[in-house]
Amino acid sequence: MRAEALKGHLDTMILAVLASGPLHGYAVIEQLKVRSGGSLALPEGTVYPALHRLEEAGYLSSSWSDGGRRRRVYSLTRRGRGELGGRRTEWRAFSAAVEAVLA
Amino acid sequence: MRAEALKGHLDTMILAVLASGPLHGYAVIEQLKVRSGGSLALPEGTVYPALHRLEEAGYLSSSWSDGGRRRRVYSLTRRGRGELGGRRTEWRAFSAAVEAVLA
DNA sequence: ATTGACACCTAGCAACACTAGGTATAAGCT
DNA sequence: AGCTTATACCTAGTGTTGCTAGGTGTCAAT
Repeated sequence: MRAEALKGHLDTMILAVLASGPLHGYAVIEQLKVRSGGSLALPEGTVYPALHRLEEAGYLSSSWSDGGRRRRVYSLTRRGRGELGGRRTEWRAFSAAVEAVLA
Repeated sequence: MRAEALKGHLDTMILAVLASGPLHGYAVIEQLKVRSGGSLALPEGTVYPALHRLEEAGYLSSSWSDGGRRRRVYSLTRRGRGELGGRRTEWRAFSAAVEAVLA
């Protein structure tokens, strides 16, 4: 998978993964891999900054899990859920446009 | 359409448009708009540098059209045609992966 | 004559994924 | 006990890329 392909879509996918319930960062990385059938094996240096970005934007909230391993657990905010809806629609439009041009 | 959505896919679409035959730069912009049903209205400052990039990479060749308006006409090279094939496949994989994650 | 469409260009900016490092805990193996 | 691997987090810096905002010039139509 070409590096630049992701651009602008990673955030959407992270929001989608977190729509199923809160997860800590490392688990988000795993879920992206699992859900994509292995084709989205993203390095931590890609995902962690994205999570920070999304929290900064108000789409996610996070808290440290108590006990055991140091884990930052992320949840979708109401704003984040709304954003996901818009982004999904945008993805369909974009995808259709590319498909039309490639056809 | 979000600005970053395109990233990494514009080059593929330009190659696809030129697979139907040589076009000058401005016409490439128009074709992208037409083929996408109007949703890909890209500014010149986006497309011209991309054309230069693709030529630099050996995927396109260009020449100035003689007579009338100053136009640089771009053609897909053999290398470019091969590249397009690979990129199309990559797009399908990427698209499927995103769809799977969003589902 | 002047507006608008055509047709090309580039410097600089901002966003973003990745590289390449770092720290630290827990589990499994020998 | 020591060692390795997987888990779990982080960030500074880099390279690519699309866009903004300007510029130049031609041609057709009002």
